[in-house]
Amino acid sequence: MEKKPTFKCAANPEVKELSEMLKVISDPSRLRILCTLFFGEKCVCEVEEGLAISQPLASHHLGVLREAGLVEVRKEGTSSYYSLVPEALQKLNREFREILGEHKLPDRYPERSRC
Amino acid sequence: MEKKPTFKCAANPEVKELSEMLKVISDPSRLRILCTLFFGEKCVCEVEEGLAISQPLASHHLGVLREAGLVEVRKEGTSSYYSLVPEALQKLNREFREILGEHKLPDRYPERSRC
DNA sequence: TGCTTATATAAACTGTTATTAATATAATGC
DNA sequence: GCATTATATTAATAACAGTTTATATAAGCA
Repeated sequence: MEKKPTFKCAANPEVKELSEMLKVISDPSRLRILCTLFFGEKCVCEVEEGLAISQPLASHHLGVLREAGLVEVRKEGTSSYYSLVPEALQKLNREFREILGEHKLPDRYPERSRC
Repeated sequence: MEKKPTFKCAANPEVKELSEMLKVISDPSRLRILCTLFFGEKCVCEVEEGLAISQPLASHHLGVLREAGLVEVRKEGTSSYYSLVPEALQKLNREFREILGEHKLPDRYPERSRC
């Protein structure tokens, strides 16, 4: 007999989904990569230099961001140019607000009620 | 001779700060705890039951959230009641928007420019 | 073909962290 | 004081993730 969560919000699949996305962007290198990509696409060697990390490490983190759907890649010659996926960022912002948005706080907090 | 990041945004201390906070909330159990606390304060045993996790685990995650300043605790008898810290959540939302807000995307993306 | 450059992949190492089990603390009531 | 309840802490385990080193792929060029 296995226990089940009794809080509805705790069983919300969107929460699990958001936590996975947050895990991806919570690595400092990856968050810094995202920051730089707001200014436009960058190739791996630019990320490497811009963040002062090794080439395999830059490639690895870009790969994680790509798997998560946050960035996409365009190949040109021997170079790979990475850029943000605007829709993914919009979705991330939306889900963050929906789950952790400050507007969810009641005027009088804390209070006790069912969840 | 050590290399230094050449991207200003990559050296931004706020980015490092945000990544640390995201790491705290990216754990699924902790994100679920935060969700339930939006409805009001909860004692450890309520969190434990509500999420179907063990008592020491609930206590541990609440402790991590507390160290991060996201929740605070009120002791009453043998019980500990945890609640959100509204200011911390507001700050988190603000920094998230400042660094990852969709408004930062230029109308025409991707484009190439200095960062 | 061979050489260089850019990127990706694989393996190994390391450090971190979630989780569990066991134990300790601290308050309450008999 | 003793037993019970709620919570916190500690130690041990196990899984995971970031990093480095080494190697592979693949395009461009002489």
